[in-house]
Amino acid sequence: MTSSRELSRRERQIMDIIYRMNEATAKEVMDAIEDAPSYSSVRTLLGKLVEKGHIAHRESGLKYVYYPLVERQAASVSALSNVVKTFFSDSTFLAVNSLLDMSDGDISDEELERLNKLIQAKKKNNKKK
Amino acid sequence: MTSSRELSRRERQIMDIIYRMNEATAKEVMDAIEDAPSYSSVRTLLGKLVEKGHIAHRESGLKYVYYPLVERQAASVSALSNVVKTFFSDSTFLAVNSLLDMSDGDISDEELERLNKLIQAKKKNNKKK
DNA sequence: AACATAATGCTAATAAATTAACACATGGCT
DNA sequence: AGCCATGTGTTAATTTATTAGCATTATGTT
Repeated sequence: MTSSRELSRRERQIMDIIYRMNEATAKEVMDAIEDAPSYSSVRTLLGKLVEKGHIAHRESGLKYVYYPLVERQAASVSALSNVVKTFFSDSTFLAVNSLLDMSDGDISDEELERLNKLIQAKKKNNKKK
Repeated sequence: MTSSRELSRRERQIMDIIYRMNEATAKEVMDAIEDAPSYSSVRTLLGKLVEKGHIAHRESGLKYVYYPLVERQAASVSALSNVVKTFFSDSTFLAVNSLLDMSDGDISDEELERLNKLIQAKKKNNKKK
């Protein structure tokens, strides 16, 4: 029960908000939830998340700012892996393919260029092995 | 409350399994869960998911096979969008970048080639607009 | 026909999640 | 000084989720 990966709906909702904002106060979290419960409830949930080891808080002036203990980076890899496993038969290729399909012009030419280069690099890397 | 997007942990766990397997019987779902509850419980959960409109079942011989009502495709787009929003500031580019980074050699040369072509096509498309 | 398997419907106990109230402390601001 | 926004800690009511038992039905299989 050290830091149970099991999050309830509200807890996940709050974690997502904190990841999106990088860090947030109780108030900010509450404001970011559409059908938010009371301030008191939000604090209770934040407290549970702290207990479970998902977040911590530091003082910033008179406010408490909560931030994730699992790095954004690590959490994103985990989230992506899960989606790839669940919906793309564990194929990174299919997932990338889908993402590119979904992106309708919100990847700039420069970014596309960078992706091309990254892919070229991967090709070389494949050959090495 | 037509088909509340709100899934509990177990419900999400079961939905993921059904998406992974495309379709599954109660037995198969149970077997796919590591810390599975009783057969009876699994059926109860499947029933709830049917009620909520997430899955349906058809008869296959004497078995009932459950399948998702929201297409795998649509569900995957939704899941990817969410991850992109939560962890990549809504930037598809950053997400693709991360996926490529994560993939350590599990994208073949042929697949890389196809991605390159897709990206080239996107570039042309960008220019058109 | 008898059996095992899988499903149905109904019921219910228990656990977890969610919400929120209450009392009180503290720093900034007017 | 007094108010307001925030924070703390504690407690608790209520709703959901989770688990599972039980009686019954139907269909292949031996």
